[in-house]
Amino acid sequence: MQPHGKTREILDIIVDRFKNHGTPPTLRDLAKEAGFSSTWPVRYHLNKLAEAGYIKMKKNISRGIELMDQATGVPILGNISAGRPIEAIENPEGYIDSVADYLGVKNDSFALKVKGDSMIGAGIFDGDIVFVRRQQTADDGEIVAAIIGDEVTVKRFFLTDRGIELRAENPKYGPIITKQAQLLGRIAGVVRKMR
Amino acid sequence: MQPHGKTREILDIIVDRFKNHGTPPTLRDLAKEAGFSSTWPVRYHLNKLAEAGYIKMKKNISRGIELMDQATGVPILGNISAGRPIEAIENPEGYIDSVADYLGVKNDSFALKVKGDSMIGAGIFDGDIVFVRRQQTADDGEIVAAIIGDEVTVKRFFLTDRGIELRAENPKYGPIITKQAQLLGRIAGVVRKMR
DNA sequence: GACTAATTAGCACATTTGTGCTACATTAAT
DNA sequence: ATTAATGTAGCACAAATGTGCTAATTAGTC
Repeated sequence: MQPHGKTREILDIIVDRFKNHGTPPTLRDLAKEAGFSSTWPVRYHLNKLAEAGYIKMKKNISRGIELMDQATGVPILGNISAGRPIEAIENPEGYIDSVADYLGVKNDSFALKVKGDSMIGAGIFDGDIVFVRRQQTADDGEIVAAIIGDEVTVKRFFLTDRGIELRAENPKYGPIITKQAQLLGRIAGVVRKMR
Repeated sequence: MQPHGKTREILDIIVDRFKNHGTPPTLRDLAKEAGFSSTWPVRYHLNKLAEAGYIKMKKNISRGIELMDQATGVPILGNISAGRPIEAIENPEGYIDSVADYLGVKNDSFALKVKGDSMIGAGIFDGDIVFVRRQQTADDGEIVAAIIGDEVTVKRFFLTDRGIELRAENPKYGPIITKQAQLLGRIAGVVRKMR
């Protein structure tokens, strides 16, 4: 069940602190921000949040609040039937928050802002953000990021006897065959912000 | 400059704690995990991390470590010229970590796992995750999620005199015109994990 | 209106935890 | 080899902080 009133207010304060990568609040911080003159009410509501599965409390540890995915992430829903409104969905398939975590890329990866329409056939549009997992090699057919000459391009990778072939996914553009390409890595995923 | 050795090790410990939505470490936690028998070395390395812009230290506050985007997010790069290897990029356009933050969706939004190929023309493929910003209305041409009958579909929205028209972006499928559709919201963005 | 459950106030206490300071060890440079 | 810079150890202290308990207040129910 969704928290209400002061309980909700306290949860919001906590989530806010975590989202800004800041230090979690102390009981006294929460009391102050929520307008209590004692830490009891805070602990009272924290217990409710813990019972509802939104947080976990660590005993005898300062700022010992742990946020559950339920509180921070966006729920991923599978099938919804018309009878049940969205509000009633209790068992989402999971939660998504960090892109890097979802895509399974490590610390040393990076993202590129795509320019141009050469990969629209693969569902990669102008302005999309592609995530690159660094690697020196690639398998045939994988989408990769590579440096050709002075610019970075995203293309589909193939190895031929004449060198590396980089194919666009748009009939407007022909393939590039070169031995000079420097492979940056393979595309692990895409994020697009609509309009 | 990238941190090395013990400094790097300490940063990794901190990032790990934050990524798991857990409580940030105390100086003594860090000393223990990094293998120090005193908090001095820890403070020594934390200062270096702070000078390098990876963290911020709050004075007189327990667990007062704040992580900068540089430490947690994936850098978004724009143009890279061949002369400079990726490692040397110092000024990325920004950092991306939380999808919801990047897309600008609030707490009450949700995500749907797309099934089918009816929107491939809009770059939305089978298995993609679409983020839905809840709203009861939509503008002509916006991509929306709606409930028709017993299932949820993602389509492009148009308002006609015969009711709501939901168009697929795939010549295989015709438009749906109905007065019974329940609009869930508009699609704020897409995330795709490759292969 | 009476009664019960839910919520908030107030406060003392023991740990936890950041801070300050001095001394020791290790590495790098000359 | 000497010297300086870098990195560690140890410890005392004051403040920050979770915990326990009792009483007062408010909201909900019959």
